[in-house]
Amino acid sequence: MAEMKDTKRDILDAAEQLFAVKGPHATSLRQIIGRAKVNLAAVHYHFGSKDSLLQAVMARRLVPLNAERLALLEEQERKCGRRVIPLRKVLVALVGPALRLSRNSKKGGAVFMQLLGRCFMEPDPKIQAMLDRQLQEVAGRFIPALQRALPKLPTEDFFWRIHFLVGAMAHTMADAERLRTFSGGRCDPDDTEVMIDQLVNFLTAGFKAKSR
Amino acid sequence: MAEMKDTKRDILDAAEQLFAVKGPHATSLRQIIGRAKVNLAAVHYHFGSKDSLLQAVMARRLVPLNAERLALLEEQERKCGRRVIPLRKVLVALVGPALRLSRNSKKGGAVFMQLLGRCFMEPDPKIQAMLDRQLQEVAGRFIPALQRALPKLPTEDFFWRIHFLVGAMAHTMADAERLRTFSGGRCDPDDTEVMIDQLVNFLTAGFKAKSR
DNA sequence: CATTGATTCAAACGTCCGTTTGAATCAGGC
DNA sequence: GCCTGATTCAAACGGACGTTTGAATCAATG
Repeated sequence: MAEMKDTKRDILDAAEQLFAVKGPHATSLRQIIGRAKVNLAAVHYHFGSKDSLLQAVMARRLVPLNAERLALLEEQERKCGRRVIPLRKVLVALVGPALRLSRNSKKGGAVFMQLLGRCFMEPDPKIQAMLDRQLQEVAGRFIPALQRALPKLPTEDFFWRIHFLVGAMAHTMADAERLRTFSGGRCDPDDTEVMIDQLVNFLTAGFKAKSR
Repeated sequence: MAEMKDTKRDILDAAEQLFAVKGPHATSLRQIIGRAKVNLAAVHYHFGSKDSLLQAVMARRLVPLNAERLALLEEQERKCGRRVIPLRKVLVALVGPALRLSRNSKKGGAVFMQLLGRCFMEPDPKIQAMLDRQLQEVAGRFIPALQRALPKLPTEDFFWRIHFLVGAMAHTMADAERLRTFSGGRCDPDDTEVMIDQLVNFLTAGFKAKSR
């Protein structure tokens, strides 16, 4: 990574910031190159197109993030041996790394989290396809783990609750800041560990609700 | 309402449809007037600007929707007299009318629901301000009711869970269709009553989780 | 029928967009 | 010093955008 040219990284940083705050669709290449202080053509020289730039922005952080998720899940599998991984542990492995990004990255972490949340909500089929591609492996490993942790839950209920999980997580990533003002300062979205606790707590209870 | 000119209503219908499917930002006035089969200038003649058009699209359905929510809440208050309204009843009054819009409106219902979910996720401050204005009264009445239904829940936890509720609800409104393919056809987002049940069920359990 | 105000229309406005081009600049190997 | 390939640059491309304009059309009134 250290050999990445300044121009390329400057573009990624500026694009990440602006995509996250204004949304990919509402951000122009000219705004990006203005912030990155590079030439307009540099974007197409290094990335090819605006779409590919977004893809690169996402992949830069999503690849290690998903690797961390899978590693945490495998660690739990090792710990539990033949036994089933408790629901809470699976959820922590899934949402923890994403929410924690806001702290442990020097910068850009909170910003990227917001972007990831936004991409979940973007109607643009190009963006959706990109996300699906990035999340395919994670979904393929976590869904069976979740299902094993909830053996008595009917499949239909299970998928509904996955859907609600995605909504709560995406909204929390995209707009945690809104909670500060909305709660009159009583909640602090910068305290990531509290955030993870609150979300996992809420989701665990939701998943364990008896079906009707 | 019956006296609304065809042109005005045609524009609202076309705009609602396109805003919902592609997102307000990615929809151009020229696409709207193409679908509505009216002249481009008619939009500015009747609505003034693209922003005002979106506002009008939202208000047309959001005003009666919010009125229904408040009416349902007041009905519960009457029924319960001095007692506290059960959590589940409050949640049904809040999310039921929104989710049910997809059925009981001749057309445009499901479409508008999707648009409402999208607007929740839109970064554009103009759209956010518009939503806040529309939802102020509803929030002011429902939050105290929720708080009364959860007297033992610490305020901080309470606001976190409201945040999760908004995320799950918005995602369900904006992208219920995704659940069909994702669940391999096992869930049917068109069955609104099941959808309401599933969501209320999940949220009720989440809200009642003991705090840590 | 003439007049008036409301509505529709085709055409254009200026601006910003993503992308392309071709020349200028820079680096390192011969 | 010169060549070569990689990078940067200013400038322009065609197209789409939201908005404005001014004339044409329509409906109703006196």
